[in-house]
Amino acid sequence: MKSFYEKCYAVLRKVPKGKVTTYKEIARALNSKAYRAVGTAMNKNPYAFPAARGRAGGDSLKSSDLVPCHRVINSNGELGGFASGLKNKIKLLKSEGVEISNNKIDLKKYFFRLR
DNA sequence: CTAATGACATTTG
DNA sequence: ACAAATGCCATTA
Repeated sequence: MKSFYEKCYAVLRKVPKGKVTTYKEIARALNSKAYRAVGTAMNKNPYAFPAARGRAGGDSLKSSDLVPCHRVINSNGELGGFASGLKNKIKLLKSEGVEISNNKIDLKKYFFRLR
């Protein structure tokens, strides 16, 4: 049986490059209100991007299995946190074309609606 | 089983 | 607008 965390990852994988979603939205997609637990899931994310972990390739995970945890932000448009450093999160997002102004993201432009 | 922990969200001062 | 307090849920010790 799939754990709650794995469900989070499954949903998050739908978010395309250049878009972002929120912890709350993921919880809602799972018909739940456990956005707090979603944050924990991202923190423990075993499928993190190699680039996000500050290391080049070398792992055996397929890109289709990777979870874009850097595309998850707070519901108010702020960045939230990141296991391997918030700065890395910013860098990844910008490299995907997401504009970040004043440590915030315009949800009207970049929010990807689930479900 | 009970208590503690977070990459959150909302309400209140 | 900002900071603190409260509520929240799955996971882990």
